[in-house]
Order: sequence, then structure tokens, then C-alpha cells
Amino acid sequence: MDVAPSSKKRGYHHGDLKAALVEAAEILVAEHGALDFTLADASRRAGVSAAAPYRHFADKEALLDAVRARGFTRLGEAMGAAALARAAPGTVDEIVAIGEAYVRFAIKEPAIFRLMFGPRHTPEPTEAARDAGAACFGVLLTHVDRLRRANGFERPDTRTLAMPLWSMVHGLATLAIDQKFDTTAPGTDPVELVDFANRSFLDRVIQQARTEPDTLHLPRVGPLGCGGEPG
Amino acid sequence: MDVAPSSKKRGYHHGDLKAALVEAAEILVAEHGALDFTLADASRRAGVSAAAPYRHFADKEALLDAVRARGFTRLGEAMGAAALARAAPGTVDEIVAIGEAYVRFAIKEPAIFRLMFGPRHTPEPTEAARDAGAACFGVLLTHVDRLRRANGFERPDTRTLAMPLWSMVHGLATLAIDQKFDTTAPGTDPVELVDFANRSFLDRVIQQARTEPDTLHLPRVGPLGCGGEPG
DNA sequence: AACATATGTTACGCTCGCTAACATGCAAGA
DNA sequence: TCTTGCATGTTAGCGAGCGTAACATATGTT
Repeated sequence: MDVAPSSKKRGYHHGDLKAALVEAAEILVAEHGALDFTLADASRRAGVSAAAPYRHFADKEALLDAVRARGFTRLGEAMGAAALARAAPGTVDEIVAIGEAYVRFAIKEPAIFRLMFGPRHTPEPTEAARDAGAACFGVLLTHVDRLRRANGFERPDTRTLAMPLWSMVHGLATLAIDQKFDTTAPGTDPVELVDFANRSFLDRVIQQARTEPDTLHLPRVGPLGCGGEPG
Repeated sequence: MDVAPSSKKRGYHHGDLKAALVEAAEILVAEHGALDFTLADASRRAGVSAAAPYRHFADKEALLDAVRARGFTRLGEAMGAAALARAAPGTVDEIVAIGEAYVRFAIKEPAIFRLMFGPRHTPEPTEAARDAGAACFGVLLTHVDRLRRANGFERPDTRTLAMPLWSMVHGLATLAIDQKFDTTAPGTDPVELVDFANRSFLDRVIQQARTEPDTLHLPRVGPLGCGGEPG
């Protein structure tokens, strides 16, 4: 047989149970949250027995990792598309657009978002999930790098600049979907906060990098990764 | 009997099983993560049967909410203490110190921190957990308000200023403990990033509020809450 | 002393994650 | 073509956890 897992159309009993399970899991997580997700539910939805998933996934967490990977891929696409569509390359607007897309994704699919960044049973994620995550954050890195070049400064370096941006947007998204502040009140759109926060931060950094680069202290950030931790 | 639950010393079979269970749960969560926490484990550690906890907590989630409440209380205390100890009232340093304490707490007790902000089985948290969370974030609000008064500007209002600060610090803490970037590399201390990010943001906002208050566009943030959501 | 109540126990039902043993259908070679 | 092998799926079952019900015991009040 083909060693290369073409992963489609291999018509056995089911057809493509692996993909069907991922899709079922994605829907169930989106509907009921990751905590209430069970392999049994996914199996039922796919029309197979409760033991069938183990032919395709090592365990429950491996299936969830597949859902996480899809989530990172879609999030990265949304970020890239937003940057392309709504701003010129190398501008602050571009970074803001990316941040807004990030928050929009979280608000639109809170359960998937929580799954992607939430606690996990196994210490290490699947390689696929890790790669998808890295690619996703690579989108931000790419555009932050463009911003740096367009504004002609060396420090802070790309990662040092990207980390606070990512953190702010990620924190905003997290707190927003966890109802930490009332998003129904007039003018409380988290997207507006992203705009305000990112713009203020970037304005200051660009200003400082241009006029007083020596006062910019420190932090050198290591390589961005997507490792996880149980808990 | 006393209707008021003095919640201590009522020497029955155990003495104070409720407190013992909360303590056991806190230790178990800290050691093995919230996902692996079981009521049975907590019961065993407290030396009682698996059904005993149901005399004191509606369900597993209610016990976890008690642990969350304790976490918020301790976090709030750490924030307040840091502000008091390391900076003058109404200064940017004070806000930075609070942010650093926040991140330190997350790094020191990652599992508890993840539990506090992580997904929950039940839609609504216990009243105690909600109150403890509100008090915790009230610490930040209080000091942000002082900063505003000290620098004499009206807008952005306290909450509009606090939200991005909190978000940035929270995002940084979350991503740090989830190993999203390498904290072992030289100069990658998340605490330094808090310093850099908060300072840059606040410098810009204060500067703008003073010199060009009209260019500050709005977002008006609603009341901070601590509601949760399943998932 | 008797009783009501708070607290704890054992016994049980249900579901779930996962494994083992068995069944089936596709695919490739004798 | 037939048969052999392997990928895939099924049923059966174990062990554990959550939560409930029915029963037991300590407390303290009258």
C-alpha cells in the first residue's frame, strides 16, 4: 500500500473516519465546550463504535490536538487575510488589523479558542498542532518584521516587539470571552480596545526607537514556540 | 444550631472537613493540574469517603471554585503588597510593580493560575469566587485611578486604561506559563517584558492625554466583572 | 432521655477512557 | 483467481470517576 498517508478516499467501512472524527470533535467542542467533549460523543456523531477512534488517534487528547491544529491554521489565515485586506504593508494599521482578527476569532469561536490555548492532559502537543501554532504566530512575526523595516529601526527586535503585542491581544481576547468585562455596554467592543492599546504601544515604541534609541532597555525574547504544559 | 456558618472548629467526625477539602484540592491541583484533579483524590487525602464532599459542596466544580476564590484572594494580596512595597503612589512604577506581581504569581503557581482563568464545567461561578475575583481586579483599578489623578487627566477613564494593562499582563502570564516562548534564554524574563510593555503603553497614554487629549479616541469600557463561561 | 439535624458511611448506577479479542473488507501477490 | 496480510471496524469488558440514595452516627437542644 501507499506509505504516504494521502488521508482521504481510502474507502473502507467508513470512508474517511479520521477526518469525520475531527470534524465531529470540532463541532462538539464548539457547541458544548472542550470540558464536556467525550470520545463517545464524537464516535456517535460519526456513526461508529466508541473504540473506532483508537485506530486513528492515540487517545482523546490526540484528537483534540487535531482540532487545535485546525484552529491555529484557521486563525493564522484570518490574521493574514485581515492584514492583506485592510492595511498597507509595514504600517501600524496592519498590526492592528491582525490583532483585531485575532480577537474576532476568539469571540466568534470561544470554545475552540479556549481549547487551543487551554490546559491539556498530555504534556506535549502533537507535532501537527505545534507546527500549526508556530505557523500561526509566524504570521504576526512576519508583519512585525515588516513594520520594523518600514520604520527603519533595529531594536527592539522582532520578537521583543511581537511578544507584548501578542500578549495584549491574547489577554484581551481571553478576558473578553471569559466575560471579564461587559461587552454589551455601548462602546465596549474589545476590538476597539485592541486598536487603542496596540496603537498606543506601537506609537510609543516607534517614537522612542527613532528619537532616543538608547533609552530602550532590554528585553531579548527567545524563539517563539508552541510547547504546552499539562494542567 | 447557628445558622451563620462559622465554618471552623465544629468538631464532628472530621473537625473541619470543608477547609480540609479545599486545602487538599489546592495541593492536588498545584501538583497535578486541574485536569487530573478528582474529588476522589481530595477525599482520600482528607481521609474521608468519596461521598463526603457532597455534604459541603454541590459538586466538584463548587470545590474548585473555592480553590479559585483562594487564588484570587492571594493574587490580590500579592498585587497590593507589591504596589505598596516597591513604588510611590500614583506612579507608573506602581502599575508596573502590580503587573510584575501578577506574572510572578502565574509563574510560581501555574496550575492554580490556569484553574482560576481556565474553562469551567458550570456556567456560573460561585458567589465567593466571583467576589474574590472582583476584589482582586479592584486592586488594579484602585491604583490605575491613583495614577490618573496623579497625572491629572480625565480620559481615558480608569477602566479603559486598566483593561489593556490587565490584558497585556494577563496575556504575558498566560503565554509564559504555557511555554509559548523560551523563558530560559538570557534576557527573556517575562517580568522584563511586563516592564517594557506597560511602561511604553503608559508613557504614550500619559503623554497623549496631556498634550493632545482630543486625539484620544474613545473606547469606553463597561463594568469589570468576573463572570465565567463554560468550555 | 429523646429528638432533629448535620455530618459521615456504604452501596449503587451511569458514563467514560481505554484495551483485548474478534470480525471484515480492500489490495497485492502467488 | 484465490489467498494471504493488513488496515480498519466491532463487541465485550475493566477500572475509575461523578453523583445519588439509603443508612449510620455524633451533636446539642429541649
